[in-house]
Amino acid sequence: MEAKTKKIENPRVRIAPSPTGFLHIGTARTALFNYLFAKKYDGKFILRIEDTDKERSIKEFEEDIVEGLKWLKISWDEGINPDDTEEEIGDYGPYRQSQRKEIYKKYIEKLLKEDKAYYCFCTKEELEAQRQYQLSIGQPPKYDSKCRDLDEKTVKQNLKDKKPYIIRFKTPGNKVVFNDLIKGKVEFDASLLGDMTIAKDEETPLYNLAAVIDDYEMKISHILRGEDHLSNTPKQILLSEAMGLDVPEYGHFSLILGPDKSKLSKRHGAVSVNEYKDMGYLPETMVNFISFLGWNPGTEKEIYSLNTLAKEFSLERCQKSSSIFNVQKMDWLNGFYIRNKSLAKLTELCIPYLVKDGLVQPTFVTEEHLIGIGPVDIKEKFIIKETKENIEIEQLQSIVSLYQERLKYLSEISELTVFFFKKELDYDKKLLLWKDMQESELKAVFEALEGVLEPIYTQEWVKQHLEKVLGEKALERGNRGWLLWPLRIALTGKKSSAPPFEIAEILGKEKTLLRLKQAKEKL
RNA sequence: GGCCCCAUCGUCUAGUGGUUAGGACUCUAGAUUCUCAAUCUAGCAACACGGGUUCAACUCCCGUUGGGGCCA
Repeated sequence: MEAKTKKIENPRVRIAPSPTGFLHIGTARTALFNYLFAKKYDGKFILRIEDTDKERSIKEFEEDIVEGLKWLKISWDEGINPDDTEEEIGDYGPYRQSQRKEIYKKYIEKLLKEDKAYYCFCTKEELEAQRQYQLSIGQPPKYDSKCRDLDEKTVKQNLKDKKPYIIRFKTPGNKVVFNDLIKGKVEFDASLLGDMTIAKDEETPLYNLAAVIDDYEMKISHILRGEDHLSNTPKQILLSEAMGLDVPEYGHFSLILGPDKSKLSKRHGAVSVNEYKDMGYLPETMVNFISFLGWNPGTEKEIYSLNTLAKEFSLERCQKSSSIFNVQKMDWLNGFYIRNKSLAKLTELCIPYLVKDGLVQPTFVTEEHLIGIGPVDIKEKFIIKETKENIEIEQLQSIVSLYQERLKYLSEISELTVFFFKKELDYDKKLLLWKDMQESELKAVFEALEGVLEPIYTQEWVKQHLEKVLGEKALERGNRGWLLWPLRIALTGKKSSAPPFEIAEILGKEKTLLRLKQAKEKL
């Protein structure tokens, strides 16, 4: 059966995360796709918080979700307010389920009055015994509808006696067929469902009912969510129909799996967006990478910004099969975006990491810097923590520039550039040896280096000149490494780094010669 | 266990009956080079299996297998 190509106009879509965990990669992708869909068809994207589970819903998680979405620049048109969490945006609120009891009440009472739902007084033990029995005779566990036809008197008496109850839906036993926007025609046999539980009491609906009511009340036209909700769909359609509500369109994205092919979860490592943020992935990377998990434009173009994505996104090009979250490609993408940043911007992004790792310090230490990675005011002055020297933003920029093409994530900046911020370097003197060079040869090498560098005027202390004179000297022996390798080790203490000329330029004549002296003292 | 979804290189994927099965990441080799990157070039690598349908199946149908999800 072909998917009907209905014209999509001003759709209203939503994501409805539960604040029971950090913003998950999968949730972020669902949010992204919904956002893109709304943008593309000139619709609205709504953020609703499903916090009916009081025990597990935590304010911090809600804040994490908001923070993550804001970082990714996935903005919403209606929902909870991203800045002031008390106030909400839009006319269909409240946007937290915990505040919508009055709304639910109307629907639940109506369902009961119309005899489409009923009170069930079966105890947990009875239900469990029933389940075990059904399983034992090889049948799928399903409620036997025992309380479905209790007479009114008994119900009233039970309620009066405060007998614990739950509200069940008189599930119609028909086939439910719907046309999934991504999967195509999907069929379920509702007679297998049994009378499902829909509410704890008259004002607290369970997940499926609450979602149906909210989606209707918020005029959601397209429900685009993860495949893990596919089997909730027939239940929700049945509930919509029973309440006489319009049934929205449904579309289910395939899931994102971990490398072991199970649903992506904590045991696969970082799964929260903000963890990746802290590691130093750029939001551009995340958006671009996540969008290609389960979608692609059908061309060979792979670099996409949020805006270009919004132009080209379509449900038809969404993948039916699930995809594995593999960081390798994301690392490459991140490197790509880092290389394409302006130096000023990149430096601004790197500074918080240098601060956090204790290499530099803003002269006015703000609380946020002390906690971790906070925003950095670029006009701020910095000092090198160990030496207390001032360091200008321009100097930080030249340091960052050396590593711009070597950086995979921002958090690597400190490790790569520590040697700029230290009085003395700690390394094994054997590292100074170039290939099969003997330790006894090193003294002469350092004398040669000093011989070349000492006479250079400070005005001439620029990388071009340094490269010229050092290069000439180095050519005295076949391979330039005999001179340049020990120089780099002396300056950085590392076996891999940016070219020594560039490092020497930033370090300045005085410090460069000091490092050579310190290296010599090691011998 | 029941129901549902899915199946192209290791990974992300292009492909809609006739292609040398294309691209990207990873990996390997080479160029560059004092190192590491970056960059460029080349290479390795896939249609799960079995039946149909058809002149022709990666592509359509059925089954098997495998993976995943949901329910409890």
